[in-house]
Amino acid sequence: MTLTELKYVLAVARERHFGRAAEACYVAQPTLSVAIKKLEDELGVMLFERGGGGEISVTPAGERVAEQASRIFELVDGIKDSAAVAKDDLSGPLRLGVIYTIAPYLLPWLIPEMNKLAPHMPLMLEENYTKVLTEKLKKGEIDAMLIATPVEEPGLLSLPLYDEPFQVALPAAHPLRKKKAVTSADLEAENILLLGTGHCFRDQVLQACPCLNRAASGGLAKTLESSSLETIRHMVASGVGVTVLPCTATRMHYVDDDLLTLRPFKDAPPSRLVSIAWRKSFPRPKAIETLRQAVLATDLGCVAKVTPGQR
Amino acid sequence: MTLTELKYVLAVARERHFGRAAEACYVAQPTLSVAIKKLEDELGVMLFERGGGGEISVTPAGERVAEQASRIFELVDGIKDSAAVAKDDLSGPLRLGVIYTIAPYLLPWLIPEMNKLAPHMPLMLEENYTKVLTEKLKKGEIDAMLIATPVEEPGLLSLPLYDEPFQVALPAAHPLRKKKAVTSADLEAENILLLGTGHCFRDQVLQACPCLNRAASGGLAKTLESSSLETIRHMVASGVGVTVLPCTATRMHYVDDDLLTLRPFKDAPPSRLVSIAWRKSFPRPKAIETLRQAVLATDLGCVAKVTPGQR
DNA sequence: GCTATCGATAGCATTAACCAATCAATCTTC
DNA sequence: GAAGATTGATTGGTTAATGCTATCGATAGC
Repeated sequence: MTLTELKYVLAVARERHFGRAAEACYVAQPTLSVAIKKLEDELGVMLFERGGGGEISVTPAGERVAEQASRIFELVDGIKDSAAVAKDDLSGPLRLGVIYTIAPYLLPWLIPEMNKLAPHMPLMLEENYTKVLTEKLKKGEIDAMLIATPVEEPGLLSLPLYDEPFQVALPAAHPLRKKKAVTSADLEAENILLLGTGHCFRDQVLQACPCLNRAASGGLAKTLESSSLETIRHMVASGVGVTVLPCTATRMHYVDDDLLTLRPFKDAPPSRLVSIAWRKSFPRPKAIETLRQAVLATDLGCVAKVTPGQR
Repeated sequence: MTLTELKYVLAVARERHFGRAAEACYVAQPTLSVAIKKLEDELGVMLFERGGGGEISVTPAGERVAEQASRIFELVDGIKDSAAVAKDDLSGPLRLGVIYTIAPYLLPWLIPEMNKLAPHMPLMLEENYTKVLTEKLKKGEIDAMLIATPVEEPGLLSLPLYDEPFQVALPAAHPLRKKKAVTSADLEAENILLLGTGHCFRDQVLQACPCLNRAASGGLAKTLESSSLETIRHMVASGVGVTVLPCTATRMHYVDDDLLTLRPFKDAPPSRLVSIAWRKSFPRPKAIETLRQAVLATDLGCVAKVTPGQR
């Protein structure tokens, strides 16, 4: 049984005339006769009664076949329609993973931008660790992710988006406030608040300031397992210690302004490179590109955006 | 788009593996790859995401296509099933036309016989004149008919079933009752009751007894337009006149036995040949044959059945 | 770095689908 | 009733499609 044969059956049932049906199908009459006969042989039933006279009539079996055939073609059209919709890379949800230390500072700007650039592509967001997101991306459980470490996984591609310098956050009355810029060494004696293990930002801070690493092993730096940068920031504001924040985490907060002082690093400030990553085989390249454009269109203030030319 | 392609899509969606899907479809793997690619090109959408690793995943578009495809195959199976049922000539209703002067005397026996021989083929009956039934048969509004005149229409076939002699019906106290058999001439002086024009039996009686024909034109024979043999029989029983009946109309009536006397014709009695007719193109030969067998299996008493050998 | 696995590609053989021409049966018309 | 017109079935040959074998490129795991 073939869709073509069913199409011919519908035409003959409609026209009640092999010649006209053939014309309607843009084929020659023998083609139609043979096709109908083939289907009749396969089903073992006569579908049409060829009377000698002008008109042919449809047998009850033919009626039923024609009825089901028309329902089949409704579904076929449904397939074509839904394919036409899905054709657009920017339609249908995009599952986006974002690491904990980016999400709260980027998404409030990114989401309106995406609504503007791709209004028919809702974002299904997930916040998690780099490692977890990478696994989910490889398994196809998410479609793209925003992370801050180089991606070197087989089957994955990535593009850098922006380079984000780190800053030091001090309580309002801290001695270091007197300096316009601090160095890694300045922090050695301080009580440093760090994210728990698993957060890549923790590792990046420790790598940028080796002295902290020593402090951490010596028990001076206070690690807050599974906590968030926001929690740490509030603790700094309350005077518990100092910390290092990515610059996007230092904007948009007004309540702390009186209690929190920010200072840049002196000379070659440490930074992290935020990238977007996706499966090489992901079939919606425009969705990725649009997401990238949306991030770059976002006003992130202190960051150094990677423009397309720098790719 | 092809049913084969959709079958392949379903297999890949189910197995999530081109090789296994090809095996399940009894084709080689390249066949499947090419077919899927062809459908993807036609729809303009990727249906599957071929990751480098072992498993492939189904895109949202692929999910929808697979879902609709499985519904399509349900309908295809439905076509095959209903065709398998319709394959049996003896299933589904048979539209049977019977002339007025046969129906009441044959159907009470024929219907139980048909219920026995073809329990899944209900009879949709219509009583009408030979002419009307012939037209309806040619137009396909009925499938077969039982008539008493030779069928010589293009596109129609017929077979004789039985030869039915005529008998004379007399009121209980009629003088002709004394004779064991009557002749056509005996009826010349009688008040003859005849069916109205249009009934073939009227014409057959007039042809068998030319003297009646003369009487009819002379006003002696009483024509009862559009009436029935039953009405005429009751009038004979009440003494209005005499009539000629086909022998099947003279059985099974007990109420009239005291009031009605039947006499056969003497020498070469007139008769009518009852036949079954159908369209040459009617696609259920077994239905016709079964109907013929059912008529022949009926106990019609006085008739001379035409056995298959006499065809 | 080597091997195994998976899907894509190329080349070739087979099948089918299709058309033009013709045929057989029937209906219509003169 | 014979000639012409109409209709679906049949035939022969061409083209497109489908399928298979062999091979390739990419990837993952040892």
